[in-house]
Amino acid sequence: MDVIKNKEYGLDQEQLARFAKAMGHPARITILNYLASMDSCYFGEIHNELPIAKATVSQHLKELKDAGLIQGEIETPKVKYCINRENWEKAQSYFATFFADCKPKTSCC
Amino acid sequence: MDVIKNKEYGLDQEQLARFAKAMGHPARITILNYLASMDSCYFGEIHNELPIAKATVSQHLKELKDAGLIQGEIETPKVKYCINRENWEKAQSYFATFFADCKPKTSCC
DNA sequence: ATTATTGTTCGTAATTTTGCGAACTACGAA
DNA sequence: TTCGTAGTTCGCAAAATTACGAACAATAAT
Repeated sequence: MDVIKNKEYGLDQEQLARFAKAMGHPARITILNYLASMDSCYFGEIHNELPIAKATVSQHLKELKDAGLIQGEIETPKVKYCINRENWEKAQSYFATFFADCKPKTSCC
Repeated sequence: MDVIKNKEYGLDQEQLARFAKAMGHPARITILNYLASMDSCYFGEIHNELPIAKATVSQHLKELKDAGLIQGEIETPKVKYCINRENWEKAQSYFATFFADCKPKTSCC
């Protein structure tokens, strides 16, 4: 009988990859660093930190929001962005576990 | 005098983004998990874990190698891949620092 | 010499990402 | 009402990513 190979990836792997992918651009890392450490987090301030057009900044923010790492709220006429604490901690835990699970002493390396 | 805005991203941000980008695909996370925890790490074994063609596996391995997270050595007629321990720890430290630097209590969120 | 095994590389296609300017929305002020 | 401010969305282009099969290279076995 043929071995039926699971053609999917695990949910944890998908989730970790999703977080990693969102962090996979220097502009988005810069945004996250900024939001993680600054008092002010309006779109304009973020835009000022970055060497790219506002349309592009908006896109990057959207990707971070879609990945769950940040959230935004309208504070007319501005838009305030923040770290999504819950998912931030989830991401932190995913990465920590990922790196902790490396047991190179017992492996082939 | 005009304020000259730095049009580049920081080296740390570039490096972290590079690591994150390399981890930004479930196949590559699966590969890293596998290499991090298994005794065997030949190409064929890796390929067996994944639902994709060998050419694609080879490409993913190349990306991980380019990012510095793994290394490969020929063990004719097979190819053995391993975690690059040095850079793995570097990545671990980058991610840990990144997440640790979030101080949401004092920020706008 | 031919064949089989193990991976890599090539060529190609489809999709996604990145980036920009222009147009647009929403709101408050003049 | 018209204008200015703050961002988002649209439309587009260029580049990168993902994926595959076919062809290739390198070695070992027959």
